[in-house]
Amino acid sequence: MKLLTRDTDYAIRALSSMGSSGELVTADDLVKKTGVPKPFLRKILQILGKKGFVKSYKGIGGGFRLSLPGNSIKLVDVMEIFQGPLKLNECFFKKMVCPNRATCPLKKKVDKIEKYVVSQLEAITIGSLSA
Amino acid sequence: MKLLTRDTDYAIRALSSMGSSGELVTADDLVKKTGVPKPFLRKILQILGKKGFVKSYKGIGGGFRLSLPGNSIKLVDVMEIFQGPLKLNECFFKKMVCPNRATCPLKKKVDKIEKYVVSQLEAITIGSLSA
DNA sequence: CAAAATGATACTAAGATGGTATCATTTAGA
DNA sequence: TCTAAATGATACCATCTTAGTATCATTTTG
Repeated sequence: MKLLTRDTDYAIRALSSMGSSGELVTADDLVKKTGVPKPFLRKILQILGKKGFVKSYKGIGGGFRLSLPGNSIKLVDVMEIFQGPLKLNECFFKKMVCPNRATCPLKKKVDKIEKYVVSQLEAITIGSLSA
Repeated sequence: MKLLTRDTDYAIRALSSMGSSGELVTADDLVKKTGVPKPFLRKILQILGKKGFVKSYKGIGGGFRLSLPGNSIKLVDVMEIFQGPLKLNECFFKKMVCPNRATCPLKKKVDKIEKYVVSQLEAITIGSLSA
């Protein structure tokens, strides 16, 4: 099981490669820094732009820049964009109910695990990865 | 993100539907109890048989039975059969390395999360779901 | 106006997931 | 011994997700 898809992975690489210097970085620069295939990276950058994580500038001399300080971009928010909300217990014992209970006893346990995972991921920021 | 695939889900339903009474249960019985499509359930039962979780008996009056007490069948072992080993950090920042470090700072954090998740899953047994 | 950059959007290949279908084998019992 | 009821083995298939490509439009600077 993967915690992060490749989209997310690439997005994180891109975001942390932008740094907090405030300089513009082009997609080509980011391709060199991250090793991500260009068309795919461009698509990811466009999504990050729409979601407000980066600000983009067209034309010669243009590029991308973080629109927030790296320390205020949470990993879990980036994940959510590309993977949807973290729901570990999705689909579990769906319509069926456990044989001996009205509510699934496993759900509670999985919920507890999920809460922990989310809380840990909340604490990870882009900034904390490049510091 | 799903913690468990449908295979695993169905396998757990089947195992916990067998109970610990020691009686034989046929695939047809389990279909009724679990709502899983029969051919798929049969495939899953065969895998559980090969892996030693259930013992099977052919012919009229045959069926399946847990080969271990429910309390000694761990959820994480069932997961491993159908989903492979739990590796949350698989593929993460694969060949690439984070810009400012030789080792990926995220890997450590994900490893920590993974350890917790595994430890929690280790504690969940089939028996604990139907008790 | 041209070149360099991003924006928008449609398309595609491969693998994983969630099944189905078929035939072989074993066993109990009339 | 024949038959029905059960599992064993195996091959096949449809859909969805993932990971990516391709193309053209738009904006901006010089």
